[in-house]
Amino acid sequence: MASIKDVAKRANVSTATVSRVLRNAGNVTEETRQRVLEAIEALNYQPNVLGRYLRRMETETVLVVVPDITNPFFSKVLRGIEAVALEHGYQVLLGDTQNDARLEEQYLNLLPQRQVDGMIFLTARIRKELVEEMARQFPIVLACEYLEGTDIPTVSIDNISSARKATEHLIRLGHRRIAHLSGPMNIILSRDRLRGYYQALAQHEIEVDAALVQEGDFTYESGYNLALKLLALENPPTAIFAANDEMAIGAVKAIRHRGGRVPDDIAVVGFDDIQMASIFEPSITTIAQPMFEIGQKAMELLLELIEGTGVERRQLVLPDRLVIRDSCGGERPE
Amino acid sequence: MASIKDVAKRANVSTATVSRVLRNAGNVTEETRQRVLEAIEALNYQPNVLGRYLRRMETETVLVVVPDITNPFFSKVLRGIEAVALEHGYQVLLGDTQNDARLEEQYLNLLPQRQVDGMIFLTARIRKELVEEMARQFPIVLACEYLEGTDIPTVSIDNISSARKATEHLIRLGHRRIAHLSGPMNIILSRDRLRGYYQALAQHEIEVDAALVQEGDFTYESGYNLALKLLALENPPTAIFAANDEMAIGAVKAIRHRGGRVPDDIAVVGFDDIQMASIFEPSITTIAQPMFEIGQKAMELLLELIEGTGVERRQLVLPDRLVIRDSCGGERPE
DNA sequence: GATGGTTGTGTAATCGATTACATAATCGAG
DNA sequence: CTCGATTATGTAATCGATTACACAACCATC
Repeated sequence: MASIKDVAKRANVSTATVSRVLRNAGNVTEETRQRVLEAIEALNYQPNVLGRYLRRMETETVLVVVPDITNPFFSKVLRGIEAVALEHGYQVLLGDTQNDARLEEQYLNLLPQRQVDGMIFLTARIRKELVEEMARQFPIVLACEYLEGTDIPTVSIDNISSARKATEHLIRLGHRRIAHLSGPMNIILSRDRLRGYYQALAQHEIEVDAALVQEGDFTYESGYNLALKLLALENPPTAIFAANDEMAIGAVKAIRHRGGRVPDDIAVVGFDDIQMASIFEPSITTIAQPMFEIGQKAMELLLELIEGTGVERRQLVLPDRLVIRDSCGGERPE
Repeated sequence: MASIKDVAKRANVSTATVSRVLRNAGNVTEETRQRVLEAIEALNYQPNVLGRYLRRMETETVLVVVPDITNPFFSKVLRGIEAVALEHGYQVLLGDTQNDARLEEQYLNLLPQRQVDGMIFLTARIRKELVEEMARQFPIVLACEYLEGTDIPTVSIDNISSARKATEHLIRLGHRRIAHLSGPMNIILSRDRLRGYYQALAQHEIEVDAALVQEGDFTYESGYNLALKLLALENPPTAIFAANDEMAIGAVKAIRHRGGRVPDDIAVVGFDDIQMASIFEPSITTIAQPMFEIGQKAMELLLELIEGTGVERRQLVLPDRLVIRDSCGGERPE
């Protein structure tokens, strides 16, 4: 493999000059520039980036830590990140934690090792202090999930208010026995969505029935199984608000398998607005998050941190939207 | 940030000794080892991997090039790759081409730049010569998609035979007017699946009707739109074989929107067996690929190439399976 | 034609770890 | 007790690019 020295020798210049040509840093005569370019061409030279990285101590690479790469929600956020990264010449590395907090911690270590210039976490399940300490020294942005009471830059929606909105919609349609399929309680998003659900019930003076709140793990299967549990209750719910679309679809399937109809017998509302929510029949009423935009904004914040512009650490809350489709039905008759 | 020199100074040893402790290379007294470890601890030292990379000229990182990260099929293959990579201490970097061949070409360049030790392509749409030349010098493995007439190591299923199997199933059920929604014709997988479809028709002496073959692009939307076109034919098909599940689901939706029933009026078969194929109603009859295993095998082949073991270049063909569900219906009456 | 500024190029240090080679210390066998 | 082998450690070169600094050549100005 040809190195910069070989190019320099062939073009009869110093390595410094070759480097200047490569980086388009000025002060090179057109004539020598041509000579160098010819040599590069002739040797089929490709700069070894490791040398550059070491010298400049930056890799122009960022890592995105995702709890579950198979979840289409995150793919969309990722697209937003990629778009901005590409535009600024950054590469995006992907870290899949498969919902394992220990892996999350391991990825964190790539920062002091200088493997990446910055990191975006789409999951935040490790000890707050750990992340905070790292964030003091290195560029870190949180998106979607967040940590309470930190000033780490964060991009998300207001999960409490959107969960309240979703629940209120069901109440408005005349439902009183509304169940909630939550996400895992160790995740703040799950707690927020649960809180929004409670707030809506309280505002309309509907008593909480603990049996109607079931903790899932955001998978289709958990939605299916928990819905079966709800259906087996003495006094089953007339509506289910699930903390994400996959669980909502699981719930619909469970209801059907028990001979029920959605929305006629039981109304269902989801969260996230993944593509399948609009394709599935009945189409799923849900909360739409601006996935692509969350990714974009997160990457923009990260770039500010890396490049040291924009001093203040910011926490962005993006608008969400209740998308009313078929699965929640219309106003209840009686 | 502390460097190896700082550690050496504090522990009163040379950098060589520190390095030996770090890499667990023998020949260090337990006593000095302890002293070094204490110094590392005290300084909160993390080795800067860029130095190591440059010196050793390897990054223990592989890149996986994916045509579309939002496609759940690839996420599963990726999981298989990750599993094997992790086990062998390799990191996995992800490159999303968004179906753009130019991006694919750009990623290829990371190899001579020494950014990664090897690459797995889940897409192969650039000029064959380009890939072949690179594959002669660097570790490259193809998976899912492949290139005709090369000896680059490849992992895939036999797309021709599986497409034939799917089509034959429809014929066996009594269908004669069978349409095919293909993928883009510049992709070999699409051509293979189309060929399998033709083979099945030929074997049963069914005449090909060009109007029944429509070229899509693997998206839900294209499946939907092309199915509408098929339905508008004077003599519409009684069955549709789609080259992937997302198009199959799109076709089902289109049929329904036109008032038709699946499978009663029109039978539908997909390809890939993504999760939604079993969840969607009607559940989709499809070809199941061993996605996780494809990933595993591809990464294993890549490791062999990187580590120079296993000289012969191998092309693996993994078994697939026809999964019969509801969307194809039973035997036709008349 | 001396002076100062600009421009183009080269020399060599540098980034941080690894490692070939040298050397010192220790041990065991005879 | 000596010699050779083994073990522990240090010295310094090395990976490939970038860049601070030096310097030469050239130009414009008065």
